[in-house]
Amino acid sequence: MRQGGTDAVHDERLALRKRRPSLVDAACEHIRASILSGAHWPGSQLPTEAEFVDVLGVSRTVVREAVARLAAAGLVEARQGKGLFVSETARYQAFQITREEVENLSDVIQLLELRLSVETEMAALAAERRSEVDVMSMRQQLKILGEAAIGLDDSVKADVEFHNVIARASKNSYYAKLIDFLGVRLVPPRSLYLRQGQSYVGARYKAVISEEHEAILDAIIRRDPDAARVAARSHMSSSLKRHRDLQDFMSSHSPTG
Amino acid sequence: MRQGGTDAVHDERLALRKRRPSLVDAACEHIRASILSGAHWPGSQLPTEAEFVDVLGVSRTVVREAVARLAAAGLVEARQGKGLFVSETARYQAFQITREEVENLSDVIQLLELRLSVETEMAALAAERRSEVDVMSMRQQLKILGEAAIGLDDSVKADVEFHNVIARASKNSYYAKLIDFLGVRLVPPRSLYLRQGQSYVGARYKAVISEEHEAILDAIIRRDPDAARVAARSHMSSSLKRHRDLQDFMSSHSPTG
DNA sequence: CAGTTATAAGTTATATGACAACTTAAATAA
DNA sequence: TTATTTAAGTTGTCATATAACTTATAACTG
Repeated sequence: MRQGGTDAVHDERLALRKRRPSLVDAACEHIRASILSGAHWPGSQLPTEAEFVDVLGVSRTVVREAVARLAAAGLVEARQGKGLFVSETARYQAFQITREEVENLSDVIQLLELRLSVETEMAALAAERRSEVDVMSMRQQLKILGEAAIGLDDSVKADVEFHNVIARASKNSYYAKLIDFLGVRLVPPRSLYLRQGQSYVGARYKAVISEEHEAILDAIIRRDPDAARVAARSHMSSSLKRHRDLQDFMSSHSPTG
Repeated sequence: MRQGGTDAVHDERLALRKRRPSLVDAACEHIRASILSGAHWPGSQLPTEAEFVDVLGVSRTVVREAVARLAAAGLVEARQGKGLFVSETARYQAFQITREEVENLSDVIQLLELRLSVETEMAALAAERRSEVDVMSMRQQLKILGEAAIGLDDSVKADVEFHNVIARASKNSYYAKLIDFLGVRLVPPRSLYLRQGQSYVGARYKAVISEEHEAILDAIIRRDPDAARVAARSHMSSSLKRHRDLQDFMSSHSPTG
């Protein structure tokens, strides 16, 4: 029947309500706790599925799904014919940022602070290591950004891509990964600009951004790490200031105080 | 029988060999691809388990485990009686670093480069925002580090904690989260020092590190962001240089070239 | 005896069928 | 109309069986 049909998003809030913990949740927690408690060190063998079935009093299906979850999280590793093992990377939890955090403007500012530090050094590395192709890609994105009739979506896209190219030019894959990671997290707040009556997306705003981008690109072309650092810091600082101003504006005009 | 027994870690390398993709892996990839391709937007309903069984030609067990993995990764959400949905947070993938990456020394250097950028700005923020309690905590860790009879493990622990305190003092939770995340990833290579006959863990090495730490702490106490930035950069640069030297040493002495 | 192969046991991987719990829509009753 | 019941669809859980893989040991071979 597929009751949801085309009206799948009929109630957003319902999706966020707390569900009572399932058996799989419980099994998951049991195994995770037994690992984090230190009873099993990385690389050591865990009890078998059958043993978990006995201890937890659930079916093998439940145990297997719990293991699937933990394996997906990189906490355990199942080896056919051998058994279940604590992953060597068990302590390597992911760097995660939840949706709730991002939707809070003050968190966005904190993220921008983090991004500032990353972008400055990344620009410096890019200045040292960039290739000619990298420079061409940067020029291309800035050209797109400079076009008069560009839409907001395309504008954001080109902006993000410009920074991605710098990340790649740094020849350090972790910068690229982190910037990509932080990038999608910083897209949502742009809707805030729109709510403010597009006061920030006017021509003057565009010109300022453009100048900042050009300064970064210039430094990278000249292979001048220090100048690139300064330019990138300046760019991110302005971005940060704009967000801070917005935060002040909203907190002084919001009905909730 | 539990063949592994107490000898669970008998062959490290075996764990790293590529396993042929299981049916669950395939199913996982299929569903993930269908989401990332844009066919299903966040909040929309996915095909049912039964449909996946038909399309993929596998049992429900496989589909369920694949779903369990994707759910653990936060990509999908199963609601009993309703169906399978693309999670609202689907686009919020985690920033992950795998073990294979970390075990490569050149990757460690790349990570240190990333960390350098984070630490410099974090130290500057800490200088601006630190409380008296923060300063006390930093002093305490440096005092531990200065003790003569300290073991290597405790030394690493205090070192990590010192940087954690700075992260907290920055009053930006994302710095703390990221440093914590990167921190555990940078511990493994210390074993490399030991293999090199402890040439780097001598008294002179300790004195240099100590001076660098003191410089950072001084700047933070004086609430001097620029000085903190310089000191932190200097500290991380030296660390980076030590790793680069080690890399050169190993590549010129390794039997594989 | 040394080295190889065969066998058996333990383990995970997969398949199948069944029932319970939950959700929705339609049918039914007041 | 409104409320209740019913039926169908879906995920959650259980149980059983078989295949594939790994290891230790027994059996075999030279």
